Amino acid sequence: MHVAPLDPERDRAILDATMELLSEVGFDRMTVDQIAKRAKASKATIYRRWAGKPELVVDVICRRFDMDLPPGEDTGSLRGDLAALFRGLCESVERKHTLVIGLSSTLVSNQELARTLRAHMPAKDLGEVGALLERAVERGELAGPVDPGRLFGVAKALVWHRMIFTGPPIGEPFVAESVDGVLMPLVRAWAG
Amino acid sequence: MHVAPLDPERDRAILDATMELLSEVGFDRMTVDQIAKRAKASKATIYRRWAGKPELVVDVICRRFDMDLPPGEDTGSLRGDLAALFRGLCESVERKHTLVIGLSSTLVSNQELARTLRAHMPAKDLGEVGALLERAVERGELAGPVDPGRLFGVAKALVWHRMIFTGPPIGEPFVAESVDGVLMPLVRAWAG
Amino acid sequence: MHVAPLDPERDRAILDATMELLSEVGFDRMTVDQIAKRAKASKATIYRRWAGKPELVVDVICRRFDMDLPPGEDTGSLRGDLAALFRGLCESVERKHTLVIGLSSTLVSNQELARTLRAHMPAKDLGEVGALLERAVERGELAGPVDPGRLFGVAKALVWHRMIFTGPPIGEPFVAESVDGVLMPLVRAWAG
Amino acid sequence: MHVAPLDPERDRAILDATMELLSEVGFDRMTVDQIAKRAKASKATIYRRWAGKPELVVDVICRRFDMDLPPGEDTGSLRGDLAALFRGLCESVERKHTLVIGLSSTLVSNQELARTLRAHMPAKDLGEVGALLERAVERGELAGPVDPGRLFGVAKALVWHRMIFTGPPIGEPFVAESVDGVLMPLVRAWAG
DNA sequence: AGTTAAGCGAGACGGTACGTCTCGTCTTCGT
DNA sequence: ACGAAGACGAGACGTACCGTCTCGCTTAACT
Repeated sequence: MHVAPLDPERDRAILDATMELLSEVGFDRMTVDQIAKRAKASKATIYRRWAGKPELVVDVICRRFDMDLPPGEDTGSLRGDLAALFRGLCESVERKHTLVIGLSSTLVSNQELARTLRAHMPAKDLGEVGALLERAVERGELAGPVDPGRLFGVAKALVWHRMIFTGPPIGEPFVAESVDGVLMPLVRAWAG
Repeated sequence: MHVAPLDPERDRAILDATMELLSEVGFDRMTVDQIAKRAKASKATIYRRWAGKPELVVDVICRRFDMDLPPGEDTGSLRGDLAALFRGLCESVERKHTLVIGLSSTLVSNQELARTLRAHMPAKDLGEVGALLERAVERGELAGPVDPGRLFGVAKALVWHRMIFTGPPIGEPFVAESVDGVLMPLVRAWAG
Repeated sequence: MHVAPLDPERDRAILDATMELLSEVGFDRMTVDQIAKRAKASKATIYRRWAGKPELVVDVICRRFDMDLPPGEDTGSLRGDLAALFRGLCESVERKHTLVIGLSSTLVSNQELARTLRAHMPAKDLGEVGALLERAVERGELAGPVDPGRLFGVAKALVWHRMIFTGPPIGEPFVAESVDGVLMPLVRAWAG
Repeated sequence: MHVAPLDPERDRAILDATMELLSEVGFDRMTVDQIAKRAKASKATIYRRWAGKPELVVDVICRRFDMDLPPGEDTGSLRGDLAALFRGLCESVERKHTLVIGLSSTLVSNQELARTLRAHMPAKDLGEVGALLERAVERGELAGPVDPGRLFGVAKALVWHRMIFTGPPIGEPFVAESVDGVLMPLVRAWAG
């Protein structure tokens, strides 16, 4: 007996619509009807694939939520490399923050979702940051080695704080202020 | 003729219950019946005061959301003062973070709420931080003046980032790491 | 020590307002707040006097609604007198059946109230009916004396049954059918 | 396009639950939420079918409450047959008078509903009464034929009047008084 | 004249039920 | 398998009314 396979094209349309809506209105205010409508699908098609709304959202996170930053080019100076890194981080967070925020209140009372999300969060290759710092040492811009994790942690904190309490868009002034006012003084201090 | 005023005691009970529930389950999952039950009030009493759930929550934010830190004592050293400040900030954020998170997804699609919340966020008397820094200059721990707003901004960013992505409780190790690893190097760098 | 008596003026205002509203909107749609407002009284003043809405309305019926039938004229024949009596009864019941029906569900579970109402229901001076029957005996239309209470009881039953299960208005055909079909045969049989 | 029809299985569950609750707690104390809960239905499902509680109850009465009197046995005498009939009527009315009374105030302002209910009220097979009367004629107890509808109408009036203004229980004295004092004289008079 | 217990209008209050609505999920049709 | 449509359970929403309570004010004996 022939069994028609579930059309992968429909999967994508539904996942896309779900991610958009998650960002726009959050988990609770997002309805399955909205998803169906935006994906030009019927609710039956959704329920044929996923057991329910939470399962769909978990799948969205697993498949679509990659915080990869673009590889940082060598700009020739620590200041430039740091600014490029920070700018990339801003863009990445800007793209995902509404999704994270949309999910956040649900996470408090939904451990399953919280675990899944956390498992897909780090994603950033710290080697990138390490390389950036080593280049600076070689150039003589830094007196000694610096822990890349610590630096990236502060950078993330600055970006998320800005995003949550001021909201997008993030402009160049914020990048300059953060790099010149915080990150540069900090790495210099850490380097010795 | 006497006109019975709305009992302020009821206001408080309702606002308290609302704030608790906001923290526990978030805006969307919080129901008016839950609020009424917890406040030992009837729904009529709530609707006599506020036009609906959103209006009530806006009021909660306006009246109850004060991030006042306890006054920072002089501990005799910059490091001690900074640690005390940071610890107070952690406690304050720890108290409010579930509320903010509970509201956050709503804020995305509710500008009214977002604006109100933001207007009531700073609340921190920066004079406190300023005094702390001046004491350090007088003691000779810092070479020059430092912008208290900038320092407080970084501190807030660290605390909120930690709270959102790791969650409570915040322990002494995080305080030590933040003060010694970030704040102290930074103020020293800024002070010249 | 002085004890202030309940002001009878307030009684009247409340009873008046109640009667007006009863005829304007009926028992169910009339609220105690409306009564209070119209009587320029407070609900406390009402509840100080009556245990509830049904009790108040029963009192209204008792005091304001005496089921006085118009005095039955001598029409010259038993049939005519009976028809006049029955017609008067119909009108009387038609005027207040809505009230009694509105109360009925309360009466079922409140025997006290039911008894009170019942005590004021007949209101009809049975002497009237007795006189009617005596005239018939004198005229030679009846062979002997008849219990007026029994006759009136059957008449009431016919009218109320009709009112409840068919509703107003009551027309002349019903009067004729009742008098000729039931009451006349019955009194003749009773008279021996 | 397909249109899902209302599931008749749900109809039954709701009607059953309603009838149970009606007999357990009565019309007034029965809430729509209780019905929904017991029928494992949602209120929406109920309100999709009926406009409100009264309409639902009328439907219950119409579908589930046929006023069938127990078949009247031949007791050997007109007086005995009449008494048996009247007793059966009393029991039947006693069983459902609370229901009708609970509805009565709604019926006053809802002619549509009143008509529906009325159409399902008699339900009594008048053939029964007719047979009873014919037996009496055959026995020689009655001089001629009698209209069974007219007799039954008077009987109903007596019972309902008693029920509404005196309430249950109805005892044997009332039966005796009604049969001997009203019904017997009446049929004899009608029979000529 | 002053005291004082009560009545009074106003209206807030807790409670309960209502009828409406939205939403997640399931089911059926016709393509 | 898919879209369209909509029934269903669950349960929140905002409204209405009930009967109770508290508030300040007034009234009319009794001091």
